[in-house]
Amino acid sequence: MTLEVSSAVQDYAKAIYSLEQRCDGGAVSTNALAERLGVSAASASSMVKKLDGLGIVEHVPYRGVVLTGRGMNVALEVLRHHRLLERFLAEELGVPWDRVHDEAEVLEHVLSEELEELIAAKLGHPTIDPHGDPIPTADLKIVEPATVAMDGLEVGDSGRFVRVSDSDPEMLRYLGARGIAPGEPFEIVDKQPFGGPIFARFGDAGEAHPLGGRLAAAMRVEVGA
Amino acid sequence: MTLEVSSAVQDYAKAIYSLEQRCDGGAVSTNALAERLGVSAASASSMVKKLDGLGIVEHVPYRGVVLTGRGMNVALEVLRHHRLLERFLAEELGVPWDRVHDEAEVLEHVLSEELEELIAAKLGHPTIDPHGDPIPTADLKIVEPATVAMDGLEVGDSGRFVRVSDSDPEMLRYLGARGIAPGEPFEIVDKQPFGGPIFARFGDAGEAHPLGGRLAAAMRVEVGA
DNA sequence: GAATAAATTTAGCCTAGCCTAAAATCGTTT
DNA sequence: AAACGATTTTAGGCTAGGCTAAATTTATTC
Repeated sequence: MTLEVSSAVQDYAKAIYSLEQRCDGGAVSTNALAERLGVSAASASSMVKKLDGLGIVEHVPYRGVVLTGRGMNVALEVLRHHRLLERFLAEELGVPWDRVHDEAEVLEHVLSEELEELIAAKLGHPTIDPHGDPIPTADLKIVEPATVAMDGLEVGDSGRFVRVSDSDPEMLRYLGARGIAPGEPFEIVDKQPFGGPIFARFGDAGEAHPLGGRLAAAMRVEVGA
Repeated sequence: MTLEVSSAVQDYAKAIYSLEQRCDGGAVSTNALAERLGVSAASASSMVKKLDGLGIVEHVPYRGVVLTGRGMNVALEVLRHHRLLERFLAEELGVPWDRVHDEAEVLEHVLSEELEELIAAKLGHPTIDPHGDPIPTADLKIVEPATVAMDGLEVGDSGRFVRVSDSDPEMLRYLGARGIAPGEPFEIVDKQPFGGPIFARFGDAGEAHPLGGRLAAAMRVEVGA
């Protein structure tokens, strides 16, 4: 039951999925979609009409789109490809952490199901990618952890560092150089007032790292006991 | 100096290169190109005009095309991608010998130079692909061995099995199952008259294999001492 | 050298996705 | 409720790369 759609359709499904995750209000606006994909609003609008015809989304004119079950499967399929590839490129080929996203972005559209399976097996069927995001299972189930931005935490809070926004290579490099990787447990040990840095200790390291405003805002964490 | 061309242009360059190799007469006919690529002659003709404009080929109307230096580089670049990928898929991911070609066919167009280099390094900079065909070097040099079809040999002839035509998965499976791989030295030990099978011993195996007409015709060998 | 067969090119059309500019709709503000 | 700004949609066009059908050129055969 491979879903035969063009790579443009895959990109739209993926973007809609991601925007639905983010703003949990429901429908995704044409404008948000256009901006996300770097196309004009007119292009997004006409594509949305097509996606509706394909049964990928439900579109209420002027109201936005929602993924159908079928559309969700398209999105999760390509998301699985993307995240497996990121993991594979990082782990097996030593692609730098901040480059895996862009490489995976093009490969995800041409990965066959056979290759997907071979890669998953080679990696031992991993459940998270190098950014810490969950990899959908082969039957396209996924649990997105509920995360909050680290800059909203207070001293004494602790949890697990989940991921940093895909789109900032600089931050990925910065954290990578300090050995701070997704999955790490952490604890907030200090917080400066007036937008100053927040200090967090990761793993079992003795030393706490200062995390400035933009960085702390981009780091998503799962808060827990 | 990455050559920025569409994947259609890459496919044309690759096909022209391959046809130039085969029939060493010189120019490649529009018809042969069309048939090779599975498009109409009209499509090939209009694309050829475009390729000429891009400086990929020189086209003399009604006479055929010849790759330019630039076109040769496009072809060798994608050929390097293709053959490195075949090798990588077979060796690192265990893709069956008869499937590597089709997988590589789509991946070759989206492989970045960085990834190409990482893959080459991981494989130890191999010089032949799983079919026995030479892999162009990073600076796009290649030496295609002079081969003949095995069915033209006589008892007592010997040499090295180089490759079998890319396009026949059935033969690849058949040979693979018998442990006959590119690079193997061989010797002709018997030959039946009237188009009957030819018998060849491979490597240091004691037993000779019978190779029927179509198979022996598809197997390309380098004859030597 | 003329007729015909085969190869090649041209002409005209199609689809997917993108674009800009103009129209329509929505939501808000008076 | 009317008007304004923001969003969305429609209208019309563009490019890449296919297609078929018709014209043209080349090659061959009488």
